[in-house]
Amino acid sequence: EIAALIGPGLAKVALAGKIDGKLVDIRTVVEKDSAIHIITDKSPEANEVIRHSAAHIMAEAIQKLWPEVKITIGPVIENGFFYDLDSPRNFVPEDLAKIELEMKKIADSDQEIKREMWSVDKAIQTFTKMGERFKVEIIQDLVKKDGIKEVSIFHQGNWFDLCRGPHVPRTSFLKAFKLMSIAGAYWRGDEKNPMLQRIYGTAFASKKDLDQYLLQLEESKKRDHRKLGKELNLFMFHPWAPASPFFLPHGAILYNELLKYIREEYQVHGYEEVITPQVFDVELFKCSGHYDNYRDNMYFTTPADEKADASDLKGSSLKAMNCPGHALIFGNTKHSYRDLPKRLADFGRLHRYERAGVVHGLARVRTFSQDDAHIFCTVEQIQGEIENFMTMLNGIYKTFGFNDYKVYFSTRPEKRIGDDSVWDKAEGALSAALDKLKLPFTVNAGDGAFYGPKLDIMVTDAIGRAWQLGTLQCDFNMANRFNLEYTAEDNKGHKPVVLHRAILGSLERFLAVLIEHCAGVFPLWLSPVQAVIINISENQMGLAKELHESMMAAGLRTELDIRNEKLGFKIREAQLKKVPYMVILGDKELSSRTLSIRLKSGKEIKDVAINDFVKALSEEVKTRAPKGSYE
RNA sequence: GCCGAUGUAGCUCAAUUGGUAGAGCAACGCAUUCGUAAUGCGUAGGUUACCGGUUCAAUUCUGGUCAUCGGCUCCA
Repeated sequence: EIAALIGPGLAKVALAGKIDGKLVDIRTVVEKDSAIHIITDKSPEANEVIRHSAAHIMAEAIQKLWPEVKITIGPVIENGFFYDLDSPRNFVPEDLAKIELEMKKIADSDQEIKREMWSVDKAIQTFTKMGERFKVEIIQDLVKKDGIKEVSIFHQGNWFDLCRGPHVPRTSFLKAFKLMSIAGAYWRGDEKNPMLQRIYGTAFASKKDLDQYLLQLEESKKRDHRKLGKELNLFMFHPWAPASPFFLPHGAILYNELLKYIREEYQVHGYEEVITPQVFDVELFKCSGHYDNYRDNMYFTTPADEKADASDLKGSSLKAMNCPGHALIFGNTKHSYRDLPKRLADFGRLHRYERAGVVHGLARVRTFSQDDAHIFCTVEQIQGEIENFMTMLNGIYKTFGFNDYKVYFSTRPEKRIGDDSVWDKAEGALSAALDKLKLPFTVNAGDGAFYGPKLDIMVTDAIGRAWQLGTLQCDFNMANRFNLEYTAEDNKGHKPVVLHRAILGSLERFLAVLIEHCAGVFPLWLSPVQAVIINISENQMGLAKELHESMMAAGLRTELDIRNEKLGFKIREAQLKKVPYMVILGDKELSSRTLSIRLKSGKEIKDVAINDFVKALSEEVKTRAPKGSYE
């Protein structure tokens, strides 16, 4: 009605509304003076409403096709929606097309979507009669939790569902939707509950938006680090070491360049690198508390003459984290307050037993190393350390072209060690530091590590996806566990705070993100092959070899392609390998002793003096330039 | 771990209702010495992931194992 007052055209396209910033159904009655927005298919909020309605229409379509299917919940998610279904029959991919067709019929029938308020009793009775036991459970929980007396029910034709809304006014508002996939999901996300079948779909205000989204999915697929890793010979896997990457020569170059870079940054920011053992007596992890809290993810070895007792293992364990080892280093000597903060860095290899279903390319593996460091400091120093950390992080992310990141602050979880007073102190120090730095952040209540609150840094990649990379975790418990102390001005022993921090996170995972971020086109300093020298005929063989030698001497990773192949063929191969620079040598170059450079982009640069070229590339590598010298 | 799917040459993929596997690229050989994304011809390459079952006969049907993929749960 309000939209109609503004204009009949607006009333026609109105999908939903916003009252004082809250998304509401178009049928909501405005009860007091409020700021009203009319949501149309042009509004950014439109997709949310459309997807929610699409979920309902999908559920109706499914129940039309298979009446025995019971429905549970069907929310909107970031890029679409899903509905969780309790079905005796397993859905197969071919069903998706069938369901879509049925959905189209419902959309085309242009039914009005109506909202009704039912008493709790009526709702429970109705859904019980229908055998929709999950709906009944939801309502009963709502009553228990919020003490509600009424629930809202949305109708389209004869079909209806318990739902908070909002929804589009008519089914014909759904013009662009697609069902994406079938998956399993636990009822209420709890693995002890029965497994339901989930159908994912997406919907947009227009066909154009949907197509664009599908195109972006294709683009993500092309960038998949597992695919690129194979194509570019970066890494491989083998069934005899599941979820454990083998870095091939070119992948190892990437890995080592990352290490080199981080080591340089450590130098600048006052870190000291240490090297610690791989295998420890289980006692270490009993002492740190990991044995009690993290045992399921750890690898244990038991001496052959001892029988393993699952409840109290003896013997050794592969390290799954560096911190306990660093605690031993810190505890090995006396420390003055003047020596703090003490920053110990470690690229030690870690082994974590990840469950079979969770591993994913390089992003989630069973053996990896981190750009891990532990800072032993006083409570007063926390703030300065966070500043130091954020400065370092900002510089490093910029180098990789991650210019956009967000900070999340996670507070005490349910399962934790340490007194609440200790937690108050830790959380207070972190949020004070963030405020001082004027860093905007989001609070994730209850998401902290068991030993302390933490900051997580999420970066956005080139195609807009978010990844968690950096982390800084405050730990007031480790000093107690290992009885760590420093001597303060009062000549008494005090417990240091320990900050666990990483900027790249796991190097393996970071490589996965980086590969997808740059689609396999690395900046020169990371490129496994930085330049390839291509001769046109045997004539230029001498110059080619000479140039190759001087480039290698300048520290540039250069390949010499003097195979008896056509120029076009060699260029194509270099192009597919994403080599940044191709140096083409023909008779012209031979007589002038200059170079013809071809960039990945296809751009050709003629008459380049050899010295200038080598200098330009060396400089580009040295500065870790994100852009090429000739672009 | 749970739900579902997949596994054929180094890679990307074929193989009608069960009748013991084929192509392109890569590799190798020969010819070709070529100007900015594929020169031509030829050769070789397979216990169809692995272990069982059904059958005269299994890549195909079936049971199990392993791995991978899409999700869920988990992620110090």
